[in-house]
Amino acid sequence: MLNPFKKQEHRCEDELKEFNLKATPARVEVLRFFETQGPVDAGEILDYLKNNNIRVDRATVFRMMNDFLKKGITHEVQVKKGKISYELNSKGDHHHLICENCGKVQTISDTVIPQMEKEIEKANKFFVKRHALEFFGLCSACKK
Amino acid sequence: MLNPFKKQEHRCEDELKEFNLKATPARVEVLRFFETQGPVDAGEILDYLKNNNIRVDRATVFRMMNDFLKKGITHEVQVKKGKISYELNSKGDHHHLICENCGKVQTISDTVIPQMEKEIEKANKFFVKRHALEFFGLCSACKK
DNA sequence: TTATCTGCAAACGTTTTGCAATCTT
DNA sequence: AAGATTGCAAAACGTTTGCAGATAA
Repeated sequence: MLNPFKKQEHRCEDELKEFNLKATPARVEVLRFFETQGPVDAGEILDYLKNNNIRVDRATVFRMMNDFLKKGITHEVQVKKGKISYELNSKGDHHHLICENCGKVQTISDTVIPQMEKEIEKANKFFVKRHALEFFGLCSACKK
Repeated sequence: MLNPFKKQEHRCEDELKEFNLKATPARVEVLRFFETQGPVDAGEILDYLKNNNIRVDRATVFRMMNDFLKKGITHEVQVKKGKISYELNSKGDHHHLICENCGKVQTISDTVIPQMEKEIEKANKFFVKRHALEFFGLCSACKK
């Protein structure tokens, strides 16, 4: 019987190869991490790798993120002041609910914005490539 | 007859006084600048002041922006990677069209998002305080 | 006059870079 | 073996801070 853990690892390795990126342990592990996470920043990636006994330098994380960005694997999100967070592209269209108190980020799906983009292209003579919609406020726990 | 230039300057000075902020030349001039601009970053504010023969330190610009933010005069926008832009609150609800080629920022008005916020508050048990919606793409000039 | 505001210089946190050593293929 | 990738240390950026002197009210 197949080990599901192994199976998933192989998927990540294959994905990297498809993008002409060598499947280093750190890259495989980070891809795995992304599958279970919303936007994460360099520090959080670093912590995750440390907890999984993969030792990498900060610079490597940033280089990895820039490579993933170039290849279209991830995109950047600004949900924290002064630092960039990263998120898988394959997660589909959604928006973020960011708690200003505890920092928690929820995601919601949406159908309104794609429609809006069409209107923008007509009315504003602007070609929309991507969008970012963030709602800042208080999550249910912090509201109390 | 009143000098319209002077008149406007007085409006800015009065606004500052209402917020318990001293009407220094730099602050008055920056408020004036904001009235004619979309989101601008610290460097652009500094350049504008220099062109108007008002000499200030970078630190002063950042302190000014933090004061304006605290007083509710301006808010922060993330339209450029890695740096904060600032914009007047009094401009009403709108979104940004950011050209990834030339950096130009247009604004568009909207009615959809406020409706969306109501739905979010119900469905997600999340209290929305503010939102940020940015569209990235190519402006009409750069599209060609 | 007094509290606010400023310049300066130093510090901070995030991100980038050059280079030599190390890995993946 | 060859080229891609990495660690390390240093630098580049944007932003913040402490303090002493300057300014608006």
